[in-house]
Amino acid sequence: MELPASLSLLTELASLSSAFIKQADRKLSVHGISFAEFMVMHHLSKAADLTMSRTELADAVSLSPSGITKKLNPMQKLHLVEKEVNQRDARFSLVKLTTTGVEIYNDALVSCIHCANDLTENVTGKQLNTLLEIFAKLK
Amino acid sequence: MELPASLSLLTELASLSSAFIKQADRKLSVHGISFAEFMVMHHLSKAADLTMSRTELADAVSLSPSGITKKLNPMQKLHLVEKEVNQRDARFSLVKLTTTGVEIYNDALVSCIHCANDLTENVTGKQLNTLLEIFAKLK
DNA sequence: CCCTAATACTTGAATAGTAAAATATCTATC
DNA sequence: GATAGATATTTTACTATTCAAGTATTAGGG
Repeated sequence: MELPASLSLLTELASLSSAFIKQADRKLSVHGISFAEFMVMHHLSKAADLTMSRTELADAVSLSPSGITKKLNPMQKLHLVEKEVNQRDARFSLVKLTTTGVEIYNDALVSCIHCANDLTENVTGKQLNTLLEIFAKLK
Repeated sequence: MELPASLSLLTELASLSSAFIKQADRKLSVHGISFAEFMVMHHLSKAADLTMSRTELADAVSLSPSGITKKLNPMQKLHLVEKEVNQRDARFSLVKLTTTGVEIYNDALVSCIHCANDLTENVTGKQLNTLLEIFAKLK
């Protein structure tokens, strides 16, 4: 019984990403953050004025509306991010990476890049770029 | 600030797989199973005599020892899988896909292949194989 | 044999996420 | 400008998962 390559892709993608995220979580634990928290800070760090709306951020990290609330609450308590209410419309709130957040992020970034390099040590730079190009079509 | 391709791979892999798994979960819900349960049955379906040890299975689906116990319990109650104790060593137990399990798996497989085809519709068969080849090096 | 240690699994407590209901705010129509 | 509906977020209840502690079984050395 020959299964299609598309199914193999789905199953391999799931198992690879699970393994990679666990590895990244271990490496990031010395900075006191999870990979999911790193991803939040990663997206904020690239945003203009280090600020994004909650819904943009939720989309970026694939979290539900309630999920982003629950993820950001402890990060606010640790002063990694801060909430700003939109003056025009008080329903919207914005999330900004704090100075502390930037510092922690930059430290964590070094670890995370190290981890990513380890995980991809068996593939060439060219293959990496090929992967990224094809990934872009899968969205 | 130029970030390395390896980091992009890690972040893209995480977000792609999250999106793909959510999509698969939606498609599989008509069969009453989650993608994680599908993966359990998928691995069992390929095993000799439809049987694997719990630890093999846990590794295959990236679950902790307690995780596999808690995932299999409800599947046993639904008679999708059954537990068999190893005669030589009562600590080990084996998990077997039941006849009912095979039926449900085969139905779910059709949906899952359909879903995988949809998700990969923008890439060619050749690109798919390239992806799988590079994935094999990432393990 | 018996006791210690190792191994496989399960249970309990805690964390992280979701969906759906509740809350708060804004928009638009009468 | 009151009010119905739309929108953004939070809370509540539930599911899924992990870690650490506990249980059961086997293996090995005295």
